[in-house]
Amino acid sequence: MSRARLTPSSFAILGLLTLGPASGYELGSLGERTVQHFWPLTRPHIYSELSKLEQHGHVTSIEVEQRGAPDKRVYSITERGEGALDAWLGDPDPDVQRPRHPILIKLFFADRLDPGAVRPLLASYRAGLEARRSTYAALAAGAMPGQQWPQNRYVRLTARFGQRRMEADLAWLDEVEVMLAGPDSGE
Amino acid sequence: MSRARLTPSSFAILGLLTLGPASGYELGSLGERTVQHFWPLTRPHIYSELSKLEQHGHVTSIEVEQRGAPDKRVYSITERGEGALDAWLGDPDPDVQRPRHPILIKLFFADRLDPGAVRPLLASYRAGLEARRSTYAALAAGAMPGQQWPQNRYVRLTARFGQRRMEADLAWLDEVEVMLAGPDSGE
DNA sequence: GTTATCATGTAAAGCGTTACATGATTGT
DNA sequence: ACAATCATGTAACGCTTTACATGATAAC
Repeated sequence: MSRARLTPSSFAILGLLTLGPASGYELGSLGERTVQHFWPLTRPHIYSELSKLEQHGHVTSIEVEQRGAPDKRVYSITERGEGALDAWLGDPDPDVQRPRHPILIKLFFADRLDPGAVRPLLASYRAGLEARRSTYAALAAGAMPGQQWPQNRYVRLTARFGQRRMEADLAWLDEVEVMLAGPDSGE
Repeated sequence: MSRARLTPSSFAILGLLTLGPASGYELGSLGERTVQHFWPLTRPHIYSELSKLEQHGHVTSIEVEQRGAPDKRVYSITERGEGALDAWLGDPDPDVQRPRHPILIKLFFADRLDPGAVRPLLASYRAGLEARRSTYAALAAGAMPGQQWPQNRYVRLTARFGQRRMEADLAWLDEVEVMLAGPDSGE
């Protein structure tokens, strides 16, 4: 069972494990501080991935007793795991992520709505975009308290990605509001 | 069973059904011509959604006999379905889509790679971006052969979204290549 | 005539999320 | 004392995808 191939989530976890052994819970915290903005990992998901990775020999684990906290199972990446990770990292496969934009579904069918109902929709969307833009801008500027990650260059790159995306979306929103204010020029 | 709430996919299908009754297969074709670029739907997914929607009373279906093709089950949206759709369309809920960018995972851990291995990764990514940019640009320009959709205004809006996203990603890629050519200024 | 494509759908499996459980430590 | 949070994880569920099945036209 669990013959499935490794997913990007698997590799994100393997990548985090290259920083050192960790329990599932610790990986959850580490993920929040690192890959959260471009690959969110929930803890239940991490646990199931770790089981799968262990079955495949990409990680090993030991039970560690603790006092004052429940015992924990600490996972380490194996040589096999490192090999799989590096192969994936260097593979320029398409890795096509399906675009999923609920807001565009709403807009696509927006003619069903009262004309006045579109505005609050866009306003709420805009507020979210601006909030995330601020977050990314702060990240890109290096304001990352408690950041232990040695390769700050890559942290900045990923933050700049989010920042540019938010700016593009906001520019698009401006355009949308202009278009919706004008007449429908569709045939 | 199937107590689950409706998902954006459910509403995408309900939206398509407002254009007229259709079978699961026909919805698949219609979806490819309309919502594909911002909410891909696979046919098996459509069938399971239709079952769920029917159990909830959002659609009804009739069996239609055919000659020269297998019989088909044709679904129609109900008043209840239209009500649910309109409520969702007008709801400015967060609808937070988790960001999922495999390329950023790869970049985040790119220090594990040979320095020369990053270039082909980015080149391949760039090629995909440019291809999709062309597609979106053509869509936004109105070059949509056989497009039956009456609200071309919204088609253009969603196409412009994709176009701006691709442009932002390409600009970011330019920046990445400049940064990677320079020295690592991280601490 | 064989091959491909159309039109219709089902079955199986897995990825990922929401909800639940449990004991220790810390805050008020 | 009581509540909140920490640290650890499990269970159940459902969305979504990949693979499979089937007969009828259309193409070469």
